[in-house]
Amino acid sequence: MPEPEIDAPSGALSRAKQGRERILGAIREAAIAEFSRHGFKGASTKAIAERAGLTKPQLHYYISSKEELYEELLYSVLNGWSGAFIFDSNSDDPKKVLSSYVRKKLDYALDNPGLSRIFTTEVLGGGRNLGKYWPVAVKSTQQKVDLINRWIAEGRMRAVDAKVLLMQIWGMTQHYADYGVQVHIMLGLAPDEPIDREHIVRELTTFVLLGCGLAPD
Amino acid sequence: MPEPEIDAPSGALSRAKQGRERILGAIREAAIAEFSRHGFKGASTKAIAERAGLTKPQLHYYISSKEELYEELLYSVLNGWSGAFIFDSNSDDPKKVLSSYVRKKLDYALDNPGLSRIFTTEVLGGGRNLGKYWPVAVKSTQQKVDLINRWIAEGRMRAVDAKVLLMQIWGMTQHYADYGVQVHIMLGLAPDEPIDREHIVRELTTFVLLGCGLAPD
Amino acid sequence: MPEPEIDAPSGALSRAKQGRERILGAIREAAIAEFSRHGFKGASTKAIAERAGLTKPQLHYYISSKEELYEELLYSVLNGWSGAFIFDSNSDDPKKVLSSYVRKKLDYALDNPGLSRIFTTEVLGGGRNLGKYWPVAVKSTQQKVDLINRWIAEGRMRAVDAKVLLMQIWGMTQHYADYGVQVHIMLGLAPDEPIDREHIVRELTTFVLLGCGLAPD
Amino acid sequence: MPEPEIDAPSGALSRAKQGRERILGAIREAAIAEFSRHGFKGASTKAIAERAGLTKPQLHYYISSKEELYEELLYSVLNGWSGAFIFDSNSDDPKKVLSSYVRKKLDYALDNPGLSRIFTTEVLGGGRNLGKYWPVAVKSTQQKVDLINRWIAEGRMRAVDAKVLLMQIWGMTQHYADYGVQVHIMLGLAPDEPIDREHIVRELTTFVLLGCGLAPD
DNA sequence: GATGAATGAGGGTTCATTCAT
DNA sequence: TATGAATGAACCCTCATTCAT
Repeated sequence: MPEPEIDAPSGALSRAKQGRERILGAIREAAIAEFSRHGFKGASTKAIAERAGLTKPQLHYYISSKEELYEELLYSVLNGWSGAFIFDSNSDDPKKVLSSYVRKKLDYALDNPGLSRIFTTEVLGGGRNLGKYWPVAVKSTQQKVDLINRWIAEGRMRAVDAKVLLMQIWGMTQHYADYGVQVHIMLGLAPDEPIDREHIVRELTTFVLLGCGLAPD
Repeated sequence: MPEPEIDAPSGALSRAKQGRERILGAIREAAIAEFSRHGFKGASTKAIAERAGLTKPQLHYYISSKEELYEELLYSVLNGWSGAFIFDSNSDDPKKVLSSYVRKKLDYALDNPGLSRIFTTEVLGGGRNLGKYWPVAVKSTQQKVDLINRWIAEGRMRAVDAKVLLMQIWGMTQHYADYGVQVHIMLGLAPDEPIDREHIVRELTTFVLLGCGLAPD
Repeated sequence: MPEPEIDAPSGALSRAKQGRERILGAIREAAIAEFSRHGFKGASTKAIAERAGLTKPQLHYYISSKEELYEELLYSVLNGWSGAFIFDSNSDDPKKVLSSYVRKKLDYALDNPGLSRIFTTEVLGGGRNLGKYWPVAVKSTQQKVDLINRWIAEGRMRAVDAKVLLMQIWGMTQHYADYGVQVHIMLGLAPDEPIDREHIVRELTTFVLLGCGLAPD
Repeated sequence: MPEPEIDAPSGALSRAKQGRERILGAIREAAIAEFSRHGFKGASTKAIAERAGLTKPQLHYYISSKEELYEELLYSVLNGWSGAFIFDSNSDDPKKVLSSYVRKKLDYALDNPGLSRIFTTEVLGGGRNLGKYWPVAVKSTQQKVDLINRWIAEGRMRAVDAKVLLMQIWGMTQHYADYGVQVHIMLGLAPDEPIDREHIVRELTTFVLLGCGLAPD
């Protein structure tokens, strides 16, 4: 049992609450690991419980159902994305905006591979839980499309199909989460060795900018 | 029901065999649908059987086990890929070779979205069945990398990281299989409406060639 | 397909009938092997069919049910026994009668180990199919007991408990069928190497006669 | 319900544990009953569960698999035997040693008929689980054989084939477990009426000693 | 006669969840 | 809170048998 920290900076949590938070965190991590590997149907609460160091009844003390746990994680991805994957509104420079977008999307994939993969399993499974998400995503995409189309109309970038461009960026960045195993093997890395993020970002950004007819720096 | 061919000396199947072939085909399709949606663990033989119009014991008359059925499909993807995703050896023109590669990779994803997704679920699940595949894939990739590097050394294309380039192509094309649902929604298509493949190919090829510092036609 | 023998001694069988007989023999052998190893419940018709070189539906063309096949074999043991294990009525010499009995009982076990074991599995399983057999066996035993008791009364052999004596002979001889595997290992024989029957008979007979207070030859 | 012992420092089981022990005992008994009747393949976990007063999933809460349960019981026989069936090393008197051996072997058969029968079903089935046991049994037998042969060389008993003698004792004693049903019927006993053990031991011992050329007391 | 196919029951096992304690 | 136990459904698969052909 860890010692209670005397002056917890972010508000004094009771020991019990700390324990509860820690356990909830362990459950979250375990659930991400299992759902991202096997999808909703294929994941088992037993495996989640064991990974979190709990018994199955203990797990059900903290969560109410497998489905709710899954949806919580799924919504957590969606919320993370809706916050992160917006075009930087402080700039109107295609190069800057696109570079920043690529970087943020890749960062999310590399920082949250498990959550990213859960979204992928959901889409693979038909996206039945995404009914409410699609309109949001479509709207958010449309805003980006409109901006890109304006840039194109203003002659500031090549006349690409904006939607296709966004999907290509999505595909390339998501790949580093979904296909992490393959990426590591192809790059000759050990399974837990981190990839050279800056290198990837550089390659990716240059590739995208050139693909858009923009001269990288 | 297919027309009986009058004098097909070797192709003539007895009606029984025709039935068997048809059922095996239905099982294959059903298995692809279920495995690609839910992965190996999440897919149920009951669902596969029902989708194929069979009862569960009937299914086991045609297959020997869930695992074998899955592995058969998985190996079918791997074999399909090892045949399809090679650089065209008849040409040494980067533009031609890369364009052709992109086209083939995309064609496979669009023509076999289910099989493609099965591979994705396998990778998501950790790739435990891919032990024998990785060396083949690595070797095949290395050959492509070597060729690209030669082109770069000869000043015939931009100095990209060849491995990263190949992964980006993989990510972009695989996206049309794995994220088919999202692609349709983003493009405003009905779920079973086919996408405009030629348009995608054009956009994608141009994007890739420009990204490689090559002038598209 | 074997040639039909020209002058079949026991009546000319049509080729079909010969085939039928041969198949029935194969089924019988296969059934003995499976039932003797696994008992009635544990034996599977699939294994019997395969061992006989048939498919399951083919098997059912020749037999009507697993149960009937089993009972047929079981009754075949019972009939064999009721014929074989009677005291030689041509003699009234304890030594001769007992020696002959031991020899016949052992011969049966060694010549029909499979059938012998089927009876053992039946007894182990509770003997539910032996309802009609017990009275016969009891009566047959009683006759032997009466004879032995007469011999004892006449002072021609030691005062043994005749029933126990008979059970001991049963146990010792049956052992060579039921525990065939162990017998081979203990005697250092290969699994299919025949045991030295004459040696066993000699040891066994001497042992029994001495145990009955009779001087062996 | 057993009385709670007041101060039993190490023997005090919580009520829960008592319940668990009781259930495990019931499972053991039920498994012995079913396996000894039908062998490994023929026994069903459903029957075991019902006999133990459990449902099938409940049973799996206490055991991990049918196979493991079976092997546990089988090894329990083997261990029991390796402990029990040794020649009394405190004596060098053939009569005493053999008598004691017969008695112990018979006692085990009568006290543990179910376990004894499980071994028999295993041998009947081919003894595939006994690979590790045979060497032990052979060695243990060889020690007995050596001793008997010494006795014979010293002229202290008749020149029997020691291995055959041991098999005969095995067969006669094992008979009371394997053929319990028949024994009861032959002796005119009700199915659950105990047999007169002392009588059997006396008959058996006298029989064996005389058979070995030794004068019983 | 013999084959592919079908069927309904049951095999052993694991599932997510709930209930006492 | 946390644990052992229970529950009913569902898991994958095999069973003995029957039915067309």
